Amino acid sequence: MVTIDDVAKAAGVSRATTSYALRGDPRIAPGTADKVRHAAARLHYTANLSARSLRSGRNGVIGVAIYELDRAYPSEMSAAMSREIARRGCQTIVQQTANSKEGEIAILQKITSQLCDGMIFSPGNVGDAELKYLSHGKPMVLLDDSSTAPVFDSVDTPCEEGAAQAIRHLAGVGCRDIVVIGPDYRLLDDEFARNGVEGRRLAGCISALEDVGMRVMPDMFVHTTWDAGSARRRAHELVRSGRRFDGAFCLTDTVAMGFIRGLADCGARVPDDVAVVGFDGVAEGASFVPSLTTISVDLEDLARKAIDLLMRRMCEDAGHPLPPRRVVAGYQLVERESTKRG
Amino acid sequence: MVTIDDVAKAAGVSRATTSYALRGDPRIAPGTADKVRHAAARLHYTANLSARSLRSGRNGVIGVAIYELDRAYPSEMSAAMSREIARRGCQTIVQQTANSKEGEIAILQKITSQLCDGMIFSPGNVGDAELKYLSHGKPMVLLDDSSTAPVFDSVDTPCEEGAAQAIRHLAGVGCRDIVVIGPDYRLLDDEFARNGVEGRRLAGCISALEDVGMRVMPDMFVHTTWDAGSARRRAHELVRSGRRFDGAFCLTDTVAMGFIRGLADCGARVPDDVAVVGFDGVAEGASFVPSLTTISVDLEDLARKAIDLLMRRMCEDAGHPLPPRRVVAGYQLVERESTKRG
DNA sequence: TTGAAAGCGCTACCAT
DNA sequence: ATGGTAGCGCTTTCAA
Repeated sequence: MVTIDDVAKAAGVSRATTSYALRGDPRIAPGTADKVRHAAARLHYTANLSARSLRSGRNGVIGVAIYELDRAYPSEMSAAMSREIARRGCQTIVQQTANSKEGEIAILQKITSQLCDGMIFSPGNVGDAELKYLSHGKPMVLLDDSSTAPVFDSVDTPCEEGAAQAIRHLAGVGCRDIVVIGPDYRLLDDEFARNGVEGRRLAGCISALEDVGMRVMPDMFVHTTWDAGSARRRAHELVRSGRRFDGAFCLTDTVAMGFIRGLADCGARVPDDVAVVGFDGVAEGASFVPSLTTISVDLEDLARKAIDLLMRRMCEDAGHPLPPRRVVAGYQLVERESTKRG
Repeated sequence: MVTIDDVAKAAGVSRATTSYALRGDPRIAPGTADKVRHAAARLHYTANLSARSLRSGRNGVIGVAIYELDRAYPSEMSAAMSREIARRGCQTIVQQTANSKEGEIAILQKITSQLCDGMIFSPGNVGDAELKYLSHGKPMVLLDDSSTAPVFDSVDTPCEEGAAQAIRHLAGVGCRDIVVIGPDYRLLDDEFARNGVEGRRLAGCISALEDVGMRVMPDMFVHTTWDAGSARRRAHELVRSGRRFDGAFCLTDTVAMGFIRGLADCGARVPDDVAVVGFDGVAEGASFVPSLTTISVDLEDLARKAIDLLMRRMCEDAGHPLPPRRVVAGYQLVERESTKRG
């Protein structure tokens, strides 16, 4: 293991000078700095991150803790974060929180907050107060925070607007009987859940349905977990039940593809019999048959905004903490075959 | 920040005793250990990983460095690794190597090897010799290593066997004109490339084609990058060229779905006109229309074998290194609609 | 069975 | 402009 002392010796300067030179401190003379850099390169020196971290409390690593790594949307999001962080000259480590026997709490406390200068976290069931001490005082930006009185910065997906636009689009292509696949209608009764992703998308639907003059009925909302298999079964049940519908807004793309697949199983054609819109804009929607119309979240924008918030927080004066800020990611309705009629 | 000294003071013992007690060292008396654990819990103490790592060189974290996080196969694989590692009581950090301006080398050297006790790495263009020093001497298991004279342990996807079975399956459902979408036929000339994933799958195809009595012709192999968009365009070109074919084996599921999508664009029906088999077994293949027949790699098995190799290496006696071992992951042909005829 | 103390590699303060 | 050095929090050797 080659240490900073080896480099210092090779360059004929002190350890302190080596440290400064390697980090580009301006007070080191250009000639000296060059000598040091050469020695470091020759010896293949890399600073020991643990030591640096222990000493200075910073190591240039940003953590992204995400629920599931094997679903399209979160993994595309992690990749976007990773790119954006690299653009700022930092490194990313990604953690999957779902599978740990100790859960997301342990991961945050034991790993993410320790190995990183800051983190992006998608909160599941941990409250703000708990997050505060799990974060070890390090900056954290949440994704789709449901808190009514936010403590952390957060970047949200454009739930209300996106859902509303999806409904208007369906109405626009002539749908008269719209169903919404995903949300539990009863969740509107719960103040906390109403603030979450599902609640906000549901709210967007309801307001848009009213806008386009459709009567909002509980049986328009078909509850399902957000995976393709469940959505597919819901489609089977819905068709078998005899309920008529000519448009479906699905709360995620994965749900939409499962639902379309289920309709195909029953011989219902998309878009001719039923027009379908998803939400997320995952890559696979483009090669699906039929290709999927979707509310496509601008992940580059989401990542940029999240990292902006995080960097701002990392630079803040500890004595004068900034109030928590909340921003919404951009999005775009991408029209494809699943709603293309006539 | 609560340190081990705070816990020691609270428990009324020394720092050393606290350290031993917290890690369950048997030489500490049960009563003392209990006292210490209580104090630690009361203070919400968590050991500082950087300090632990700096001092002992171990921290219970395993790194997974993967090329792209936003494609189905690598992200499902990372998730499987993450689960398997959790099962052994360790933590996982995942890194995407593709987007760093410094590249996979820098990531390995600067992050993965530093923050982890061991790593799983999917090598791109880095040679064994270079990997050796980038690994900081820490154990590393490669995924689909192409080396002719391996230096590291490696777990491989069942390329030859899987590809061969795919071809036999196509022949079995009556295909007489098979095309293979993905590989560059000329790559057989290159000894290194021949050892890679593409080369081995290609080799499997060729041997199976001969087995089933088909003449192997270069124009059966359609070169494409492994993404849905390119595969889709290849389908367009192939249909337009007038070449006849009634079966296609695609080197990955993503390629297969793009190719099927391209066939659909041209009005060719799957499986009636063309039967299609993919490779990987990604989740989305099940809800694709038509659902995708595929050589499904057993990711749980792959992860288990990889972590077994890594753990073995982490326990080895440094004086007597074990020779590199190479194992192959299990797989299964999953028959679905894309090859279901009659 | 427990405690004292050295030191992992680095950064940052202070001195020169 | 450069160097000496304390010390981040922990583990581990050695002594008691």
